[in-house]
Amino acid sequence: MDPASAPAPAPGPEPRWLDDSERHLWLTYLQATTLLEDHLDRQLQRDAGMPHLYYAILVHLSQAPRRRLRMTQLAKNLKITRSRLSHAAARLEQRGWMVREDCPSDKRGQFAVLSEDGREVLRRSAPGHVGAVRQALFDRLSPGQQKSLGEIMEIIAEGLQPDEADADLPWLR
Amino acid sequence: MDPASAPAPAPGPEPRWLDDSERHLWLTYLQATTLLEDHLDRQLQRDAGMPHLYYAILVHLSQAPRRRLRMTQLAKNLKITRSRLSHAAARLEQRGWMVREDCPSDKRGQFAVLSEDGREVLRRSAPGHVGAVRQALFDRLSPGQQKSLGEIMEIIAEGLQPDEADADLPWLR
DNA sequence: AGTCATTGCTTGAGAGTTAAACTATCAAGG
DNA sequence: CCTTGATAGTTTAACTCTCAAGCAATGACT
Repeated sequence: MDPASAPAPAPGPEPRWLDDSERHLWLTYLQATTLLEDHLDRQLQRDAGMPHLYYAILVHLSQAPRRRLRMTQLAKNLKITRSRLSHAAARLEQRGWMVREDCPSDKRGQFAVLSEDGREVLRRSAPGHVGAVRQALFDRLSPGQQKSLGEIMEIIAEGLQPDEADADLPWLR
Repeated sequence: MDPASAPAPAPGPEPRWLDDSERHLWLTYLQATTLLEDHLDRQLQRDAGMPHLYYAILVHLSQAPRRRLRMTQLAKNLKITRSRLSHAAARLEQRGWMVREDCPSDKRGQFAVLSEDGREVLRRSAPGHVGAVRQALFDRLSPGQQKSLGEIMEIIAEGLQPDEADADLPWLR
């Protein structure tokens, strides 16, 4: 079956355009997400001396079992590329906030491990950051809106995951 | 209901921590927005040879009265810094997709003007991009969810506008 | 005319990101 | 053993973004 049963010669040359309300929603989405990301980036840079991503990395490590995660797993959790994580890890290691340890069972593997200094910097900066998130987001949305936002973001994320079902079993046809 | 289970004395040093559902919403928000932004960035880089921001710049210009906007106004529309726009404009000008023209009434001013090549590259890449946005966002959300998302994003953006919200200056006066 | 703060925009350097290439290891078969 | 192909992670170079500093024109005030 064709994905689109259009009588066009080329693969669907004219997609449905965005109508006014869709265009407005999309514009607002872009503005809000840029504003929020920039706001938090600045807040963290100012108060903790690191960009948002680095903070997120430390948080994820701090919540992991022995405060350690394999690089690839960490990248997956954060939805970033391994390359990006690799660079960030180098920086974080330079600052003494994490270390990389060899994985005994797989010599290719590396564990990213939150250091004591890393825990400390998190302890110091977490309250301010949580405050910023709360002030920018949670304090402004009703419980119902929070629920909606959660469902919506879940749907968006779901649609963009490198499909695990296929990715896990590419050799099955 | 007990939003804050800790007997926090005041909104001073210890901010209300995020509870489980808030933490989950925040995590999902971050993942969804990164996934979507990365997805569109890649889509545009692949199909149009430019990052999402550059595309957004061209779109805004194409919708402006004589396909031109003052730099500062354009930066405000896009919620980015003038510096960032300046660098991007240099790139776009290099590629021949826009030009800068002096403002006759204010010799400091510059107009960013969409060039004919710029219109052309937009014409070519817009359908694919709109398709990507539709597929990732609009096709997955019910009308009600779209309405909710619009309201929510409006609220978030409103709270972060640097302009009118100078309400937070308790240290002054 | 002369100062002086402000506005509009650009620049340079350093930090961060990206895609693609690269090293090393693993695992399955021959 | 020795291939072959996948996986784990890093690295390179090109690009983009940020921040702070800079310059020139403007406007207000003298």
